[in-house]
Amino acid sequence: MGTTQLETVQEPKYWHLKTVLAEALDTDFTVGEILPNERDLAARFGVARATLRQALEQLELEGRLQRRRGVGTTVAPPRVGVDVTTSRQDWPGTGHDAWQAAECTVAVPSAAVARLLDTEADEEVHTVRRLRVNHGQPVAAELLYVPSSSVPDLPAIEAPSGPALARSVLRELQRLDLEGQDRAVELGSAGAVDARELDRLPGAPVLVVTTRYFSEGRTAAVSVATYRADTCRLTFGDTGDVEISHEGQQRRAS
Amino acid sequence: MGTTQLETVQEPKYWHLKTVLAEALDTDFTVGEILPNERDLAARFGVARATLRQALEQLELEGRLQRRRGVGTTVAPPRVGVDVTTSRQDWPGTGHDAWQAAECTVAVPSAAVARLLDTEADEEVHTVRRLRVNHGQPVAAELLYVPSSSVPDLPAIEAPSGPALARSVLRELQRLDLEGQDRAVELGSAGAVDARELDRLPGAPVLVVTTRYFSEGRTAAVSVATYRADTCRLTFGDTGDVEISHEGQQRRAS
DNA sequence: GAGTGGTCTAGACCACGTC
DNA sequence: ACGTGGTCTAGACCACTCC
Repeated sequence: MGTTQLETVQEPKYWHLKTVLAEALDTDFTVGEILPNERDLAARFGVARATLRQALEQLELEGRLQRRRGVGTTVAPPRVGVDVTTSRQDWPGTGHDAWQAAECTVAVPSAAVARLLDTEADEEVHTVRRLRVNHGQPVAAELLYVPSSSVPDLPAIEAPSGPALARSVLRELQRLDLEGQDRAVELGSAGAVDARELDRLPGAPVLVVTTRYFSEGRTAAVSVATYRADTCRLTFGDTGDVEISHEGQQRRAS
Repeated sequence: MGTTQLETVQEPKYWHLKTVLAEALDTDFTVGEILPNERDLAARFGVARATLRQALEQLELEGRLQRRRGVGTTVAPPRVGVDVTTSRQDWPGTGHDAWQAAECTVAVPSAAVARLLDTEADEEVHTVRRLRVNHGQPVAAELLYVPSSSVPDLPAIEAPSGPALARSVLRELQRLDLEGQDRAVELGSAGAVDARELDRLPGAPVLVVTTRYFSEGRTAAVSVATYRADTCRLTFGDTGDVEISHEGQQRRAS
């Protein structure tokens, strides 16, 4: 029978470490509790700090840990379900949703957004910046692009800037009737600006939700929202308050 | 006026590197082209290999690079849009979709899944494993959980195992009428099994799509699908063939 | 066997939050 | 000032692919 394939197929240390830590988190720690610092943990497990950090990074990616420079590593609460559906006939900003602190400028969007909007490459559009807050924590930063043609009745004279303009744009938008929207979700990493607003470091993983709003047979607006991937679970429907634990991410062969 | 805040706010090396590389990718490389190896690149930029790797990891996370051990680093094609909507009245497995190679066992699901299914903690359910293939590449691995009560007419005698059973379960499922579904998307990391099927290393970032299928006022099935986060953009609607480039991920202050 | 990316080490220094 | 996590280095060895 030649060599017996040991089950010890050379599992990387950091992977094993991650598993051990994950179990420890379930049994010995409570949400919010702070872990020993990285140097101590590394020593305790007999590995280099870099190796330990690789395990911690994974756990943070999976939303189980939260690390803050100068503070420490804490056990993260379960991800919050964030509803990403705008009940079919609602423009963004309608009703009681948790978007706030709008800002607005007029600028030329990136080529990618211009393509989605179907505008000229150098055409300026209204660009509304908003922050979505949940339980007091920022969960998403959004950039909403609105071509002038979608809001023709905007008071052109003495265009207010900043929050006032933002509100005007949103108000005008809501006068159009929304015929539909489509959405895409992909993984990205936070740019410097988003990172600051989301209280994360640049490069932090985010879920980028791109939405096109259709009205009168054309694309009336495009929204690019970046959600904190560590703390958010995007929901489409009414799963928002259902608890989905971490177990689903690690499975064994059947 | 005190100190003038230099714009050189101590941007990390790997971050700057990433930016430089990203530009190089846009201008000097074509999709599929292989980059110089990591040792050469590191030397060329005058940084340690670990630092270079940090930059490459980011770019891979953003879907711009593809790295394979023993082979090299290549420029990745744009992410493929993968439609995640099952046209409202379709059970999974219906029609011409790209799922294949079904496998099926009977097992006790994780506590999290049992909760979603609303079954007893130790109740066995049919567990169908499928792979979703797109353009010849595996893009997602799914585990579909179906309580026996959802498929009462399954031929109990001499239960076929494997693919045959899987097909039977799916066929029976499709006889129920689907009343609705809800979906959640979150970031996860691939377990050992999923990683192998998706042709990635364990720990690779994945988008976990959890779907509940409702029929006759109850949860008839639950699907947990893990999509390769590096190569996929999940679409909800008909954005599938629209090109969304990488520019949307990096933005500057307005 | 040669060459690639993946893992790991043992250090150093920096940026940040807190006291 | 101190302790934390974040960045960076210069090596070493391993696992994998391809020839």
